[in-house]
Order: sequence, then C-alpha cells, then structure tokens
Amino acid sequence: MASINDVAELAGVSKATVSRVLNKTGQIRSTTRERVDQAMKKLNYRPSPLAQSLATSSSNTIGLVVTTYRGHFFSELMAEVQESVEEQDKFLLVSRGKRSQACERHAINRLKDMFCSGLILHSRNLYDEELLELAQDKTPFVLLDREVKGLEDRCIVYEHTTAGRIAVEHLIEHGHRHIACIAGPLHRTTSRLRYEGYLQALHKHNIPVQESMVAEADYDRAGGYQAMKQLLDQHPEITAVFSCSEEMCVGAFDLFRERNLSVPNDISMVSFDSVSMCTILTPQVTTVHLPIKDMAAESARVLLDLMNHKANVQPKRFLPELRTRSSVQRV
Amino acid sequence: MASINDVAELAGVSKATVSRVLNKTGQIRSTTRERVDQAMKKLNYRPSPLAQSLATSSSNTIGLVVTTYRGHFFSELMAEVQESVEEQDKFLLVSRGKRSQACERHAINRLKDMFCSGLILHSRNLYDEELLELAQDKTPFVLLDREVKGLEDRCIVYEHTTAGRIAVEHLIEHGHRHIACIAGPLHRTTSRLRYEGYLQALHKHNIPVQESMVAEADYDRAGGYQAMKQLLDQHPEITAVFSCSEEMCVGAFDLFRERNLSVPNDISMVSFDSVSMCTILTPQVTTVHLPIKDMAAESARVLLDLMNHKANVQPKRFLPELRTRSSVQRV
DNA sequence: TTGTAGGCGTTATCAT
DNA sequence: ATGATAACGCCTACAA
Repeated sequence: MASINDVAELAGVSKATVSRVLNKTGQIRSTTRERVDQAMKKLNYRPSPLAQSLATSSSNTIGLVVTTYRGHFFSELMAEVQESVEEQDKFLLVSRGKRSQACERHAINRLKDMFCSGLILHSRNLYDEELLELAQDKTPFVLLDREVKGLEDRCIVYEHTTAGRIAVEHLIEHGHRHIACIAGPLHRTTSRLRYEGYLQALHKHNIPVQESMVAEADYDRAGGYQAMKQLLDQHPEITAVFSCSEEMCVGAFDLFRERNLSVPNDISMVSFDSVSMCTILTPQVTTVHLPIKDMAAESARVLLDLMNHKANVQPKRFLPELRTRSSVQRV
Repeated sequence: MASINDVAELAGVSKATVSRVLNKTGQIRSTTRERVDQAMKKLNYRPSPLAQSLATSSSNTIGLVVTTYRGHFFSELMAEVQESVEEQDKFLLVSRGKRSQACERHAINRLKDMFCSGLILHSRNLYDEELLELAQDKTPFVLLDREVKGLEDRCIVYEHTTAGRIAVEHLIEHGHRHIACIAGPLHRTTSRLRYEGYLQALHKHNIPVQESMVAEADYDRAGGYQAMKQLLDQHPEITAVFSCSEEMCVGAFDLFRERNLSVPNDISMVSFDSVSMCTILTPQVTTVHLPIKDMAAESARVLLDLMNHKANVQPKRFLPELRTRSSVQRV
C-alpha cells in the first residue's frame, strides 16, 4: 500500500502538503494540488484510517452493538441504523455483545478504542451504573430500547409495560378469563416489563393470577412451542394466550397445528411483534407492535445530534399500538 | 485513556518492558512483571488496537461484508460467522456493501485498511476480475455463495441451478405443466442460476417456456405479492408456482389469502428457503433448502485455515435438498 | 504557499 | 532482563 510519503515523493512535495490537499485544509496552489492529485491517483493511494485515527483521536465511524444477530428484529434494526448513518457519510461498524456482561463491555471498548465517533448500544447486560460511568467519557452514545435514569437524553424508550397491559386487556374485553402468558426470559428487563403489563391487566380486572399460567421461553420458536405445550397440558381451561414475542407465537402455532387446535375458535392469541411475522400465520394474529425500525432511525438521529452538540435532542418516546387482526374471538 | 507510557512510568520501567509483558514475549523478572501488572490494573489500561495494528500491520480482527442486513437469511449468516470466529478469539467486524460496486469496494477496502486478518465476503456486485485482483493482496478472504474460477479454494458454493431444477421437476412429476416462476432480480447471478434451473427442468420435459410465466421481484414479500398478482392475472391457467425465495413465497401467499385461493387445491407451490419461513405458512410449503448456516460456518472454517496457511483447504460444495411438505398436489 | 519536526500508542531491533 | 530508539502513516503547530 502506498503511503503518504510515496505520494509526497512522487509529487515532489512534502507530506504536509499532501495531507493538506487530502483534508482540504489551508491554501494550496492549484498546480501543486493538481500534481498531488495525480500522484495519488497514480499510486492508487488510500489514506490509512488507522493512522488518521491515531493522529486525530477521531474517525468518521459509528459503532453499533447488538446483543445478537439472530432474528428478524435485529436485521431491521441494523438495516435502519445503517441507512441513517450512511446518509451522514459515516461508516458503520457493527459488533455483538452476546449475552454476557464481559462480551458487551469488550465490544463497546473495542469500538471506543477504534475512536468511533459515536455508539448506538442495544445493551442488555451492562448495569445502569456502568452505563452512567460510560457517559463520562467523551464518546457519545445512545441506548436503544432501554431506560436509564440520568441518561434520559440518550435513551430511546418503548413502553413495554403499557404494551403488555393493552394486549391482555384486549383479551379481557373479549371475555377471556383464563389467559396464559408466554414470557421471555424474566431476568431480562424488557421481558419483565411486558410481564408486568400482563399482571397489571389481570389485577385491574380482578382476575386472580396463577403462576403456572406463565411459561418462560427464550424468545424463540422452539421455546414458544415448548411453553405452549406445558401451558396447555397443565391448564386445559385456557382460552387465550398472550405471547411476548412473534417467534414464540409462531412456536405456539406449531403446537396448535400439531394438536389440531384452531385459532381463534379454540384459543385466542395476542402477540408482541415488530417485523410482521405474525401476519404470515393463519389466521393473522392481533399484535401490539414494537416499531423497531422507527426506534432505530430515531436512535441514529439522536446520536448524530449528540455528536453535533445540538442542544435539546429530546428523544421521542414510543408508544405501543394494537393491531387488530383475526386471532381473537369473544368468548 | 492511559497509554503504555503511563503504565511504564507508574511501574518504573520502560515502555519496552511493558510491551513485553503485554505480549508475553522475551524474559522478564517476575517481580517486574508483577509491578507492571499492578500498574496496568491501577490505570485501567487497555492497549490501543489502533496503535498495535499500525505497528504490526495486523490485528486479531476478521471482517465480514454482507450485501444487506435485511432479512432473516443474513441474520443467520452473521450469527453463524460470529460464533465460529469467536471460538478462535477473533473479533468480528461486520459491514455492508449495499447494492453498488462502489459501496462494496469501499467496505472491503476499509476493512483491509484496518488490517483485518481475514475477510468473509458475500459479494454480489464486484466483478470476477476485481476479486481475482484482490486475491493478489496479502489479506486472505473467502467468497460466500459465489463461484469464481481461479479462486476455487476460497469459494463456498451452492448449486443454485440444480436446486431450481429439482424444485421444478418435483412439480412436473406431480403432473403440472403450467408452472410459473417468481424469480429474483435476474441481473444477479444467483437469481439467474435458479432461473436457469427452472428452464432446464421445463426443457428436459418438453414443456414450452413462456416468458410471461416468469415475474421478477426483489426477493421481498411485497415483490412476491405483486409478481403473483401479475402472473395470475395474465395466466389463469397456472396450476403451480416456483418461488425463488421464501419472502416472495410469503408474498404470494398474501395474494392467495386475498383471493381466497387454496394451496395446494387451487395451486401448488415450491419455494427456495433457508430459514424455515416457509414452515410458518399454512399449509407448510415444500422447499429446496439453502443451508446458509452450514455455509457460513464452512466459510469461517476455510478462512481460518487459509489464515493459518493450512494446505488443502478444499471448501465443501453444498448440494440442494428437497424438503417435501404439504403445498404440492398431483394434478 | 509550503516545509520541518514532533506526536499519536504501539512494536521491534539493538544495545547494555 | 531491560532500556533507547526507530519505525508505522498520518496530522498539525510552527517556521520559512
């Protein structure tokens, strides 16, 4: 790879001059600029982003940390962020934090050490305190789908609890009393919030809560299938189910198919969704929608504003929305 | 951020020594090592990967370039690569090439310039020659789902044409003669190959090919819906459809639902798939499977072998496999 | 308008 | 066993 020295030599100037034409800084005679440009072209020169970053403690790169690549949810998230970031001529680097604190920290540090000029974090494992600490550094960041007090201007939040409540109340309004819940891993905040919504709805309508009407699964199809099986075996009286993710909903339907159970005749269903997977099912299922695309776009917007030191970047709060389809029947 | 100098100073040694304990190179008195370790801990020192790369022209990073983040296909691909790469304690950086040559080249160059020690490319836009040229550089890379002659040892290939042929022959064997094709963008190689398979099957069985029985779409759900509509409006005699992607298949089903058409009674369907989206549909649809997970894992394996200069890394060739389900009826 | 030189945080080669 | 010191490729005062 040709370096700035090679270019300087070929053009018969100093590397300072080359650097100047590269960064369009200072005044340069047009004839020299010409010569330098020629040389760069001839040598197929590309400045080393590494050296540049090292020298300037900066880069035109933005980092995105997700918890997993798996699932349609994250594709949408990444795609949207990429597009937003691209518009600003920034380069997006994405990395994964996995399910452990250590990995998440590692990914973030790595990106910071590469002088990413901003970070978008879908962080699930780091504690609030660590995030608060991170906010002391100069690298700006936003938190996607997470609420940390003290960092309100960097949090893109969605009201999971409200969402859960709305979903379950919809079922209740249709006369259901035996409502099961397929929950995500309850040690995760968002899962727990959705579950809280379920509880709130039941309480509000004086329906007793039974712990065995709740089954935890890992947000995936297989888990949804297992959870549904367990639920149904234990509680044949169930008339409705609230699923906390679309994949789990698909899994539940796998069981319905197997047992020849009909939705909504035998059982009603409301599910969370964010990428319309629930509309592939037959019948299409009623959902509370989590607008991941919009949230991703908003996170990019907020980050960019933060980076440009715009004042008052108040992130928008995202509210749940019920999308009524054909999976709920009055009982 | 504390630098190696700070550590050296605090420990009362030279930075050369710090570097040595960092890289476990050379001999160091255990007491000094101790002091250095203490200092590093105390300062919360992290070596700068940038400076390291600049100094060594290397890094423990692997780059992955995909054409888009959108779609379940790519999630699986990325997730799988991440896991394979992680096992080798490498850090994975992923970037996107978009749909233009320029973007793809940009992403690759960027990653190369960051001294990624290896690259996995899902390249669709670069010409063979450019790839051949790229192979001259020292950064090793593999090509995922692409075949370039001269680079056989770096290509993870899938037989798209065979796959298409198998799918369509399955339909033919069930008595179908009026078989439509929902194709991907035909300027893209893999789309074209699948389409070739369709043609081969028809020719082989002496079924005349009608151009208007083929509709192009952009591999997505909306496109599949539109294509199916156009096809059906123009050719009511169609009894079977071959879809070149699962998303498009879902789109076709959207139309079926709208028109109250029943699969497989009114129409039979065979589709490509790679992430089992076709099993969410009712009825579950028969598919030719593209094992993207396995291919991704294989690409990581081959790359790692390449990087370790293992001889004879002959990549495995992936063959299509028909997964019979309930969407095809004898006519 | 252009060149010189020091610095960014490492590694690596010589010395000692 | 450890310390100087010159790279690595670039930027940026400061000089000229």
